Amino acid sequence: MPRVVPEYKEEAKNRIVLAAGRVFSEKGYRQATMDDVAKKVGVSKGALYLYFASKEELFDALCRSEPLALRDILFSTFNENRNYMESASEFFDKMVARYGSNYGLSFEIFSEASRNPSLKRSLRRTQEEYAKVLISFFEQLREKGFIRKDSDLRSLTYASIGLWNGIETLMVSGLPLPEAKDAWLEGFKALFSHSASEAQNPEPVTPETVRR
Amino acid sequence: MPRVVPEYKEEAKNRIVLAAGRVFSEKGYRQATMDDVAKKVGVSKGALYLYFASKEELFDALCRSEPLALRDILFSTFNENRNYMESASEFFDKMVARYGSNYGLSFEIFSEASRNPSLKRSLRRTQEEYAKVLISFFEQLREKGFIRKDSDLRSLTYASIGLWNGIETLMVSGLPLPEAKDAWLEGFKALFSHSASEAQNPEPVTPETVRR
Amino acid sequence: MPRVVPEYKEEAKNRIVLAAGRVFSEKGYRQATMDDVAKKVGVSKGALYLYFASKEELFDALCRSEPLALRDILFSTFNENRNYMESASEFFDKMVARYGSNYGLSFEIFSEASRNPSLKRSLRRTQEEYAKVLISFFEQLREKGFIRKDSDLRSLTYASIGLWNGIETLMVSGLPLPEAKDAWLEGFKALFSHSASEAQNPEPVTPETVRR
Amino acid sequence: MPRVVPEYKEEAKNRIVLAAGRVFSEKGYRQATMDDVAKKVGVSKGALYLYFASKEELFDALCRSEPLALRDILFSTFNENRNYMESASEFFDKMVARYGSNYGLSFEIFSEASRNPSLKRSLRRTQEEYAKVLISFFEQLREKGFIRKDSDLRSLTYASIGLWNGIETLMVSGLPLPEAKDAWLEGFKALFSHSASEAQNPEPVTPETVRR
DNA sequence: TATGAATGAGTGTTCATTCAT
DNA sequence: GATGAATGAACACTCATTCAT
Repeated sequence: MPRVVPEYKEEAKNRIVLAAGRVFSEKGYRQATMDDVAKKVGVSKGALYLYFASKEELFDALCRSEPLALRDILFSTFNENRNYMESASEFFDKMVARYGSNYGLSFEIFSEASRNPSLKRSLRRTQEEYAKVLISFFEQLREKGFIRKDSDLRSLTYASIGLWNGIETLMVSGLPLPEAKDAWLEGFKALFSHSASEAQNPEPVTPETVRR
Repeated sequence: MPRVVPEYKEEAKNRIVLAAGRVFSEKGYRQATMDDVAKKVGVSKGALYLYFASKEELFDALCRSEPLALRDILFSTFNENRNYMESASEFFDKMVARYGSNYGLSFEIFSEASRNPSLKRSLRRTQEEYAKVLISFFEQLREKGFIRKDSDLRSLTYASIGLWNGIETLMVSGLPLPEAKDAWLEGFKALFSHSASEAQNPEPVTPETVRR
Repeated sequence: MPRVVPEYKEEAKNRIVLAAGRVFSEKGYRQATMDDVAKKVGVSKGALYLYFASKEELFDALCRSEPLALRDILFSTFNENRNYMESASEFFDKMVARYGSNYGLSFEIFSEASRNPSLKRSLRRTQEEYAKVLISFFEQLREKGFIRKDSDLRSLTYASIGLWNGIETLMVSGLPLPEAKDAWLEGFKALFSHSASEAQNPEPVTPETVRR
Repeated sequence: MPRVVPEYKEEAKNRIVLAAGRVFSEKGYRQATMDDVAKKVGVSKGALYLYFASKEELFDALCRSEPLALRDILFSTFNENRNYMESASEFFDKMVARYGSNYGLSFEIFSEASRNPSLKRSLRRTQEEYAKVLISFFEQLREKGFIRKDSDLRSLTYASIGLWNGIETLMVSGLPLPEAKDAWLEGFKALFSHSASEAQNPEPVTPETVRR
């Protein structure tokens, strides 16, 4: 019978982390109070401490769980056998749908990471995972001849992850969505087509084609 | 009658902003205390309030002054008549020299901006300035035939600013410097050479050539 | 589910207001610290903020509760069928017993009221209540012929309230108690007997008869 | 030549005390800052300390100077050979003209006095002076037969001082001016006519005759 | 498990006072 | 005399954390 308990506990933790994600995103990690989180979850402040020893531990859990959603989106857009510019466009749309204009949390996290080695490591691991997904996607492209054989896929992958993060910084600074999308698509296209001069893009894809 | 002239006040503000930049970068804006800043400046806490009405106002001043350094670097690397990959490489090196691994402040700022419309506007203005510098640089390149006439220079410019910011996110997540530089160079090259298939790069520039 | 029931909260507030009354009276509202109050209650400073959002709110609550005691005394001395000079004398004694020489709080309140319209209104309401009690008392006297039919009872009532407050100002300025009592009795007697020349005071009451 | 200096100093002190009176009255002694006072005087904060060793000393000086104005009014209204109800009425009008609705300062002073024995003594002395003025005025009345020979003039005098102070408390609590004046006149009349049943008031004076 | 009252260290801010100029 | 920059001791208020129930 102690079997159900841990499951319950896990489920409770999840609900808390979810709520924390929303609260921290709205108010910022340091400004948000445990009370805010408790209220969002619908429990008492004390209850939070049954599941997380401290605010920081809750934040850590959040940092570890947050990327999961992103990974799902990555998987579902960059793993299919389709035009990569469509993938990029869809990725943008999905991310915007998922996070709205709430990019604050990412920067909250980066900001903390700059002073928290353990968080930094965790972030690094996560990015490595993202990189893996993308690299295998790009390898398929390369095999199909859309990317030059001698491309430095790893660097390009980091560059594209960086590009995405950077597009977020532009949006959080108020760059209008359409311009942000253009920059993302134009940048992404450049990253993967520049060495593809000999390869035939099955169809000429331009940011214009996929712009929403 | 002020004996010490108004310039003194400006100078004092500058010293405070400078110290605040270091303190906020080390500890984070919210965790850093006014006492920390005061100690770094070498004055009493009360003195800070002679120059800034609140911690937030000090932070705002910092946010407005911080980009100046970056603009200097931008100007001095992207305005000369030289190979743009060298510019990119030099830019990377200068930024690393300037900020070390202290990117926390950027994210602190982005994070606050996501909840502070006024700060957001200020950031936007700044980025527009950066964009101007870069666009005029890229226009020169285009005139020389290194970039295709029909390129969307504005989007490419945003993408490159975004790329840089994104590279910072990778570094703050622990990506080793050399890999970060590769990603930056590879990405930057891609952004501006992809449509230049017909144009002859005077010399084949690869990340390897300029990597430190 | 609150285990301790809401009454507890009310009770706690009362204890705090009571302590605040003593502390503010001793040190003055502005000089007294929340810590002083907390110590007097025997709780931590933070606890105070569970019940009152601010020092000012606590002061307001005090201002609203303070008159209650006075009303009790008014009721119990001025509502019975007895010689009004005895009532006045008893009132004086009860007030002195209740407030000792701690009249500071009244002036604290008046002082704040002069700059706080809401407090002013609240004070006004309270005084109107006092006036009601007194007027109905005096009406009885009038019916019995101790006060002339054409007296302006309302003005006399205000005057007597004013007289009492004024006697407090004399005491706080160091007028010895017996002299203060004489002034109060002499004044009070004058207020209500001056037009009673034809009416027979059942017994000649002089300040001397009732002076303690 | 050092003769002019002390005069100048005295004059400077006066200007400061005057400004302090206005500032303390508006904001309250404890809330007003030395900067507020300095600004009102038109000098620097530091200059204040050339004339007063501390804020408290400035307040003390104010407390000692403040009553002077009142004494002038007392003298000019209660020393002439005229109907005393007219004096009372004129006194009211002059006080209102002089202090407007700014009674805050009185209560500020009483409030401080309750905790400051030295201030208390000073207040006491002042009131004794007032009492002297009034008593001699009333003695004249008595000699003319308007007040009974056996009246306790001293108590009546205290009562009338108290009555006035009390009327101020009513006004600061928002009692409308006309009602306050009625209460004052009605009360004052009562104080001095009640024992005058045999004496002929030269003319029947009622609050109505002199009410504005 | 869950609650929420209580704690107390900590923080931004104010301001009387000082003092070099 | 006069200035105003600087000080530093307070103080109101907050909030992560604890714990009796």
